[in-house]
Amino acid sequence: MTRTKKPSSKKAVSIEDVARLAGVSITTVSRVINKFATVKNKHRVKVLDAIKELKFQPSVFAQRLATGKSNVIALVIPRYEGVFYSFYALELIRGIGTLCSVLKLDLLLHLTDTRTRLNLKGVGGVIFADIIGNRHQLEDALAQNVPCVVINNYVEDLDVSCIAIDNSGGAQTAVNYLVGLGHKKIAHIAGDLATQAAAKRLEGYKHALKKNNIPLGEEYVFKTDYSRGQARIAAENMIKAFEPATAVFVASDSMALEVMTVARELGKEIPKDLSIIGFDDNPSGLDAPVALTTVRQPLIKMAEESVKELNRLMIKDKDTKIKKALLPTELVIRESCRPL
Amino acid sequence: MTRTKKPSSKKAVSIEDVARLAGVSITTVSRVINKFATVKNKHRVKVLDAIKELKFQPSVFAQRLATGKSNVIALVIPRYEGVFYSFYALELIRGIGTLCSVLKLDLLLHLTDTRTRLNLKGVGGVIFADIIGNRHQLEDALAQNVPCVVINNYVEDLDVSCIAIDNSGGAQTAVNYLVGLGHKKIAHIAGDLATQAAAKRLEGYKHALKKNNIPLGEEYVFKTDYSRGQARIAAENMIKAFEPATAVFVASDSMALEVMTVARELGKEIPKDLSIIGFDDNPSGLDAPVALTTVRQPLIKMAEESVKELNRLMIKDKDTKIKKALLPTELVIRESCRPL
DNA sequence: ATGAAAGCGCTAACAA
DNA sequence: TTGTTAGCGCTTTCAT
Repeated sequence: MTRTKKPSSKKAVSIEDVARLAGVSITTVSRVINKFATVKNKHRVKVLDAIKELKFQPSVFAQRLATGKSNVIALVIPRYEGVFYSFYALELIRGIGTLCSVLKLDLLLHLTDTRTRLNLKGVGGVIFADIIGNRHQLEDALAQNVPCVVINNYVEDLDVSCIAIDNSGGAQTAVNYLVGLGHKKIAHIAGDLATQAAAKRLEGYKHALKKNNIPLGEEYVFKTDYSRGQARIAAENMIKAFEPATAVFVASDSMALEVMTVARELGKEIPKDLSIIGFDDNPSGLDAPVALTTVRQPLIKMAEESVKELNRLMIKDKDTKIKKALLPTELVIRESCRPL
Repeated sequence: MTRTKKPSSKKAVSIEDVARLAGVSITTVSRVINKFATVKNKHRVKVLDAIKELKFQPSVFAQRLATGKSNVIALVIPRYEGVFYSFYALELIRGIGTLCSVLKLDLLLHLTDTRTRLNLKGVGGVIFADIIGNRHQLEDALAQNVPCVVINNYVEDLDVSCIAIDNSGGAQTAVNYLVGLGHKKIAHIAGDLATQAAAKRLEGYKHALKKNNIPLGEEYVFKTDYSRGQARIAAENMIKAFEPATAVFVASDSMALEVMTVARELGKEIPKDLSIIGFDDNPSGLDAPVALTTVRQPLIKMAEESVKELNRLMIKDKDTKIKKALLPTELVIRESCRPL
């Protein structure tokens, strides 16, 4: 005997019930479900009717068992502390989640501390939202031959698809813009250099200065962990410095906003006494007393691209080439910078 | 013939391989996997060794197909616009995600516009992160007999478990505190009244005023959509009013911070000229020039409770009673309020 | 304490 | 164009 109907549980309409009601074989029903073109219209209609009448929904488990394919993708987010992260992370989740529902992919969320091993059974592909201290998880997944895409981190030395932002380029754009405005003393408030994004922004900043023949010492660079608290300290130090900067490129909008607040507290007028440019295009930059000029990063686009790429990798049988993309940023000029 | 090994795909070790290597039947292997006590130790060891050697991981799909049970839970988040939401949503996701990995539950993310029908096939339970215009989705899930838990919304009229915050109580605490400080003219900047949280906070505000015999007209209530932009407008109107309030209870920390900024721009000193109390205990309240006094809501606790409750509902076979919880808030006194 | 065998609900090769 | 049938990998009777 098999576990017949436990009276209490919902009795799960199966493909067989549909077949019986429609008067065809289960294969035909399967074909209709999977939109095979070869089914006669008369039958298709019958089947569709039966499905509707029985409210039949195919069992994903049976489907996956039979096909050996899984349309589940895991989104791995390293458990990284810091509020700043919330805007970023949620935008990504939103973008990925939306596209997943379009592509009929199931989105499994893995908030992971960086040490535990990922459990990938039943997962058809993985998106890594950045790599911060969890590189081994990526390597592990790759070793298990699971299709992977890395977001927000251009991984050079691994054979894996990645969709990242051109952080260095964006930083250069920002600095060039400031230089074009006539600024010479341009400070940088950096983010957490453990993240590639922050490191690249710093790199871009330095590169642009060099290109423009502006020699500036390390005393113009302030390191933070991306928090507003550290931004505040950095801003105070920066403003009270011996030869204070006339402009500052801040690694995130949320910190830039804090810098603006501090500057105003210290009696500086923005942008008259200090030009500020951020990075992210966080909407709250618009709410500031002086609208924040910033470098927009295409978060949603990055999210969507990653899903598309992963989907591609999952469908084509491994043999496909991987793709490494660097998405361009865009300068958003508002009111927090002025010509010198 | 069957789809034998496609040479390119990973050849998935199956329970059969383990059985063969261990020299026992599949059944015995299954027993070991499921920790049946009846397996002779000698065999158990053999099986365990074989599992390790082959790196065998049971197919979740086969398991679920065979048992009819699913340990997948869906987290449904209505696609609600507003940046304010990011802190809240991400905290919840974080809390839920963490507990899910502890309880070995798979977390499926459903970012949903409020109109589409939820696809619940293969889902063992659902957590609704608030109900904002998507009540029918909840009713639908309930009708399908899927265990549900609602977060952040005390649903009175539906037979469903919910874990919410005592928003009204928290608001009363805030107002009582202000009253205790000697304030009489206490304004309220409300959030989006389409959310239960905002509505309850307004309700609590009014209730506390009445209890304290402080009659205050509607001109002391400012309605917003939770955005900083609208908070700014509200704050300006409030400060420029005929008989301006000496204290204000703001429905969210992020808005309270904006109010603080505006007040300072308008030359007000905090808390000397205006006492401000927020709601949420958003960490950025600590970064403000004047640390924000606020009402802490136990987001993580709410998240964790919801998972536990859902897990309970999923294990016990339906017959269990549902649970409706209202989690208490906590007043966090910092520096943005002063005695009058 | 162990194993044989019958499903779970579906897909896909093959034959018709 | 359709149906028959053999699995997918596991759990669970039932018999031993």
